[in-house]
Amino acid sequence: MTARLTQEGPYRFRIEPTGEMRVPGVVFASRELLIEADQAVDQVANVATLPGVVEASYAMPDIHWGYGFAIGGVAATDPRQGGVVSPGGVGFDISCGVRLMAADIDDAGLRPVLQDVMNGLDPAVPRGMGRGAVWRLSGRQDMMGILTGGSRYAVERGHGDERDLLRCEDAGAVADADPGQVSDRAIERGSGQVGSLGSGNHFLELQRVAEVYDTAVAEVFGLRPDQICVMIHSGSRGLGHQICTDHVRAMEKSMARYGIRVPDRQLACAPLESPEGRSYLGAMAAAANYGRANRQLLAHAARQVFEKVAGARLDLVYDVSHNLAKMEEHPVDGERRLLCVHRKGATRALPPGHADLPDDLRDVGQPVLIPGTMSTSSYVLAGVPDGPAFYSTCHGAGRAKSRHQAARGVSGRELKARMERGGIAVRGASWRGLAEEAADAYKDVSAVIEAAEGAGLGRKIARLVPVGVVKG
DNA sequence: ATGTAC
Repeated sequence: MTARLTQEGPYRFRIEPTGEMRVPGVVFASRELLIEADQAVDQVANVATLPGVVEASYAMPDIHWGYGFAIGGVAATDPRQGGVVSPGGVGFDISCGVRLMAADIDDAGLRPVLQDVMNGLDPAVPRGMGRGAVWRLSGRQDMMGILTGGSRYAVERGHGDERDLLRCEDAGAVADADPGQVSDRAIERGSGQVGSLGSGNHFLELQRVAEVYDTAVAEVFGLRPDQICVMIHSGSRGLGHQICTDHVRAMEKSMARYGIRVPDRQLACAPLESPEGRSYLGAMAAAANYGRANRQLLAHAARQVFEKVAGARLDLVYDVSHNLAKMEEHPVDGERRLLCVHRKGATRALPPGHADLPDDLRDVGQPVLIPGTMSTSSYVLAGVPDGPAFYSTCHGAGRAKSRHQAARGVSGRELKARMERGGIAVRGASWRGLAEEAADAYKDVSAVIEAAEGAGLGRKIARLVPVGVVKG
């Protein structure tokens, strides 16, 4: 399927429904950001063919090609119209997301002890392919607690403070998790990885607040100029990956039985109201809780290093997933409907006044955490009223070069030396992994943010720059 | 993203 885009706003393009498409496609981006997104735009059109899809198949400004759905894709389905859930619309790294903590020291206070803090974090933050973990599970009971209780269970077991949970999406745990739908193999893969970064673009960074665009909202979030922050990007490791694999396979087998045909095999799906659909949703929610517990443990490990080495406290700003499907109420055709909103490489961005926000954030909107690259800015946005795309925005810079291309351009050793000359401390897991994550392998995150803000998907609150990178 | 294939 070749999709044709027509511009209908400064940062809004439309794909007219043709063929099997049930709704239009809508891509929020600038012309420049779309130049190399052809395959991903085809995927936006493919998603528009899914049974029960409502309103439009959306894409965020950092859109790029992914498994079935584009990364940066958002699509909602209605169970009352035979709507489906598709694991490809969540991604292999279920509940991958970002956590931001703010320190009670500023850049000048950190500099004298920066290397000591980095040397403390280096052994305290397990990372790299297949490696784990902060928490050695004592048995099946701990795993069940994590799968149903997420960050809440981690805090109950002493890995954090009760007040952390107020600043977690879903107060730290997704409801409706069904550990019974998680395979033994997934549990086995996940049991030695609770509290580990993983590899690829996952990281723990020390960052400095370089610019504040809205002082009042930043203050509510807990951010001020020159302050040191810790940002964590990680997900559900081998457990989420195995759950995705298991349920894609089951759905591939059941699709014919439900009379579902999709233009791409990777769009395997099942009706929300079917045993296969419900089974995936229960397992996915369990993986989401694992991902949140994982970030809670990493945060707590960083907190202990900061306290011991720098005498500094870390307060949670927010924790939000950018790979998840959630049942949410949204107005469609003037009627409030319960929809399954798939966000894959897209961040939920609740507007001011939303009932699901904690009391202290309700007047200002949800903090939206957008990591850039190891050498460029990250952003904190806030959700805005009337956000299109079911209150969603972008999730990062978006890859521009393949991993192979990136590693050909620079060696890991060269890149680390270059970053350290620029004042950024680096603790990697592998030289190859470092080279693959070079900033020039990504699009310009500032252009992505400009498009997101221009399209009305969120608004800028603060810009952060890297000071130290602990890389998976 | 991922014990980079079962």
